Amino acid sequence: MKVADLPLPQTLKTRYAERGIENLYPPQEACVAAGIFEKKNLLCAIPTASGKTIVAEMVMHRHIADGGKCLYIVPLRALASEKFEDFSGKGAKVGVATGDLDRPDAYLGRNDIVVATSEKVDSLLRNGAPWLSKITLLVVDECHLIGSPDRGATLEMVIAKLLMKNPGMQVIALSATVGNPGAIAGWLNAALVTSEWRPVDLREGVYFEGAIHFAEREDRTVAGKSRYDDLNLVLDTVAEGGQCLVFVSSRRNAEAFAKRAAGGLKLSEPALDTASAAIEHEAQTDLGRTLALCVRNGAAFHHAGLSSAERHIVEEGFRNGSIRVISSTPTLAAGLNLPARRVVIRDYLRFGDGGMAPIPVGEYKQMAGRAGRPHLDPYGEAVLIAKTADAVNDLFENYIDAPPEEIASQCNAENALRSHVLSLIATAFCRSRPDVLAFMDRTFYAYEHQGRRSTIHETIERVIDWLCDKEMVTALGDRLEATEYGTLVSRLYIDPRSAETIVDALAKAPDFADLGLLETLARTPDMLTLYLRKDDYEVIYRFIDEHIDELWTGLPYGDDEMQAFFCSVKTAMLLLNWSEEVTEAMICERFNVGPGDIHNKVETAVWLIHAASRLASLFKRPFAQPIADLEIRVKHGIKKELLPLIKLRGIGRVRARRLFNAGLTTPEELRAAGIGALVPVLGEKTAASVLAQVEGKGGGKTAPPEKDEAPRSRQAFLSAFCGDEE
DNA sequence: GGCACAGCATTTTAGACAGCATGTC
DNA sequence: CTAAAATGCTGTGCC
Repeated sequence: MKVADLPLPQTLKTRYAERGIENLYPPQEACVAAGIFEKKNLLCAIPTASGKTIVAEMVMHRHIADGGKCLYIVPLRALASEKFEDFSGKGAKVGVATGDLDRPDAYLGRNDIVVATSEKVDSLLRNGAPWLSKITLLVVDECHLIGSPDRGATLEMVIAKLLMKNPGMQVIALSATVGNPGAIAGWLNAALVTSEWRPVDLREGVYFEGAIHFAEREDRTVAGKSRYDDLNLVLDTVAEGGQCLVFVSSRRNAEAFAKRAAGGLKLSEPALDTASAAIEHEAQTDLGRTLALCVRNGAAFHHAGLSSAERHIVEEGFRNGSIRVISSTPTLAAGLNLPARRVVIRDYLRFGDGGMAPIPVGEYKQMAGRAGRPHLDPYGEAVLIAKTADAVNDLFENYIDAPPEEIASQCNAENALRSHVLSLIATAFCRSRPDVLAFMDRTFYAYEHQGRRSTIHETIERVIDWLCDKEMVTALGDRLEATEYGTLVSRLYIDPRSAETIVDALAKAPDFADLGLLETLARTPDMLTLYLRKDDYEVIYRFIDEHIDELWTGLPYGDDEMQAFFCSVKTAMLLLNWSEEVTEAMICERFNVGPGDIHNKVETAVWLIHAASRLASLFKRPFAQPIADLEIRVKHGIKKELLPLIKLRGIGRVRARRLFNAGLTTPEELRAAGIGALVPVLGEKTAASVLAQVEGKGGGKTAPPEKDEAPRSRQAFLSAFCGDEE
């Protein structure tokens, strides 16, 4: 089937032709045959890289040509940006909406295609974005994620809400291969296309004692260049001109393997030196220095502790072929499109609740699917490593030949329902108990449990009772209505339990204290706390003792409660360090985290502090202002004294501190000092722009993020935080 | 006394969504 | 349903 014959706008056909896309892949033809251009719903469950995105894109352009509007839901922000780039420049107006990339609602609605994360869509629904009712085509990427325990319910609810809101809307769901595609297709009233077809041949095998064993072809011997099996697998592929992805179970393993690979590869190329230098330039941290060292030799590691700059350099280096191997935690498994000729799934056991557990088949398939770069590799290889002869068969049985898991709805979980039921009521999607039950009847959960006994009605009743008890919802007979509090919680998009934790703490707090609030926020279910290490206990205990007046809660009883408390205090300590201008490197060292972790914690904290300030203006007025100040401080990582300066555009953490230390502490003082005094501190260009602002009565702030090069302190390790001497 | 090393004990452990209010080149 | 690997420490044996 030829692209040229499809009912598509000429612009798109031209763009495809330029990229050499002339014929459809077989699964894509099946999608066309399933009636995607006749507004039929579709569930397309085929392997990665077999052209799902293009199927969706073609249908989107068909809709746009007919005056429609498309919403493309993705699970990750990075994916949203990637799809945004993909779809842009092909004749459609494209927009992104994620928590960090946002446009005003009305502006967003002017696009033909909006790419958004599921949570963002949910939030837009809660905040009543009017253009959502104009969506004629919904594309759900990675649709199998409705089975994910933590975020699946949101995706399912968003789909259900949109289906209810826009009855004529076409749905295209794209999914990895799953165990029960028929069930999902049935729920969506969609035609089902499944296929194992891939543009690049995928060979799945198990390595054991010097050779990769395949089911349907000869073993492949791997030269024993080193004493490490995993390294040999990498060197083998690199020698052949390919690249390698190695999936491991922990950050430490990822780093250790990258070092080993760097030693084995010992490459030396200008491109690698450039990338390494770029990382070194960024790096004030041990992690960065280690990474730079690895990259110089052609290897890298990848996990959530990397700063976004470091991640970007590693991904780009791999994409352009200079970095030969990345050892990665699951970050890369589900994220960006970063294929490699050989994928080594080295660790198929991962730590979880109650010990090491084998990763799910679906996750294996996802990682294996990364093997083989279309048009670049002659084939792709996915290799598991067996440690014993017995394991070889087990691995074939449990992964390579195993059927992927079935997807199950996560909508009967009380934790998820609390938030979603509240939003249904707050947005007047549902106005009574029967309404809520009727709505839930349209979910995948209900479809799955047709004619079977289920407990969801009881769960819903319990959740509604809880919401009433906490005064987020009022009930008058069957009629339900959200209170001002409940509406706010729904719009803030925080877990109702988090709201309760915050409101409760605010009510009990005698005086405002930064630490008190931060510890409260770290205790909410919306913030994951840091891991507690053995040596931390004593330090944290002493810290609590010294700061007991600033904490809004005393020592709890019970071991688990105590441990949770220590975790939240530790997390609050990190945030406090950050807002006291402790350097990134120092925080990394003290808390044993990476720059990426700091960023994540800070981002979550800023979101929750904002929520807290809104809740405070409802329940504890006097706290609203100090909370708003803290929000700015945590956002920029500055002490209180820099608050006046940070308001200026172009002034971030570093420059504000430099100005302050130069004796310029307010915009007024900057104006009085004049350009001559500013240039030595800020450089000519920034000085001029800042001066223009203070002379023009100061402007609003949309400052670019600043590089972190704050002054160094001499403290090291968490113990130094208390200023103690052992 | 000092060093090497076996063997036992302790420690550590993945990831990443979300607000708001503005207008835009 | 379910832990494993790396690191730290201690005691022993040997020179």
